[in-house]
Amino acid sequence: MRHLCLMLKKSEAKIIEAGFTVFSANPTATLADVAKEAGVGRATLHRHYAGREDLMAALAMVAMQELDDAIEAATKDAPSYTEALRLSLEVIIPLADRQMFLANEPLDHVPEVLEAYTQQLDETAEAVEAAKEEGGFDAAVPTAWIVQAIETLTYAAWTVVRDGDATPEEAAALAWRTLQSGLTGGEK
Amino acid sequence: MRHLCLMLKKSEAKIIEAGFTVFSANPTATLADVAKEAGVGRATLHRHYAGREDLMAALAMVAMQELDDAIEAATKDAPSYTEALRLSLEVIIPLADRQMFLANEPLDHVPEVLEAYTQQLDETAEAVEAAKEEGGFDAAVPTAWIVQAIETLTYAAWTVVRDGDATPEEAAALAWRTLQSGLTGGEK
DNA sequence: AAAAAATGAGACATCTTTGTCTCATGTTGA
DNA sequence: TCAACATGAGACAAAGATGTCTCATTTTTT
Repeated sequence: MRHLCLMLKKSEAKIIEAGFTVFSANPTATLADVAKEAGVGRATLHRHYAGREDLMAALAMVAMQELDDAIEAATKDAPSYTEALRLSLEVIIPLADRQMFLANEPLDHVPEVLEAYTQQLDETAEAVEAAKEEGGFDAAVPTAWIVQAIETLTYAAWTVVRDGDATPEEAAALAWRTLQSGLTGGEK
Repeated sequence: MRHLCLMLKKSEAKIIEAGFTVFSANPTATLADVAKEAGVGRATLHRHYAGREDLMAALAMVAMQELDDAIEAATKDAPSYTEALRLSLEVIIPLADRQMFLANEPLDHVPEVLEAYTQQLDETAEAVEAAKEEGGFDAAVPTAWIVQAIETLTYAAWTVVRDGDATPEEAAALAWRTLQSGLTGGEK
């Protein structure tokens, strides 16, 4: 193996995938559980990832990369920042499975992850501010709130899909409507 | 102690309060941490709560009761269901500290807690449906989504308050506006 | 004051997870 | 084929959390 290789090795890929599967189902699962799901020995897991923290960090990096790629692809030809945000929302929901279990992990101490996460938030904030200029959002509403609302409504959408209360498309539409025009009905 | 007593004993109250404090800061804290914060011996904690699960369940019951009481008091004189939901949102945010760390606990196996939680959700759903009839929400939007949106926007509000990006009042207003009319601005 | 109950401190065994190491086996590339 | 490398299986020690128990002390009640 002398050529530059950005891909994961075969075992690493299996372990990462198993990590998503197992930790999604149970965030406190053991490394033995992950190794078993991956079909590799526990020692092999340790050879590639020094410990639980390392594995979690690797999962986080992969998940964020996937998200980045999906958003990049989906918004490539978006006619506006506002539309780009809507498209992002749509694309994120099916991928949210792979992110949600990471939310409650203490990854703050891994600089690499923290930096990538911060950058993701910054990019969202930038898109929101650009959308504000388009009239897509009220400039009087703090960007921090809009970003937070996007994040949590994405989570809400993922939840209702998971519970079988809506299809991904329906959930995305509901989340976007909530952001854009709220849930108010007509006067009675 | 022969008279009927619905209050917690002194030690129990200290332990419960310590539980909120410690687990809010670190959801994986140990029972020893809780006992220390409470200023009681670890054995005493075990005398009152058989184990971690028992303690968590007790915390959940207390938190839900607090929430119930606060909502009951706040919405007592509400002129409508819609307004009652808005007032609830306001009241919940400062209390959210005491709930959030419980969200990721596997409490599903404690029937008592599960029942109380289900009832809370049902009550919210009922209020939402009543608000729909008032025109407060669009009847075409699924109640399940509205309930989920209320929950997650409450979480969003709590988050921005925690991060110092807004006062509780501001956050509550933003969350309610998002629900009611969205975040759209005028055309440019 | 005397009895009863609750507590603190610590010892102890157990269990789980983690991380390391070794050795035999299998796989890959030259 | 041969050599380098990756793997699987298992043993092992260390660390942390939990739950139980005892005993002396304190607090409360009677």
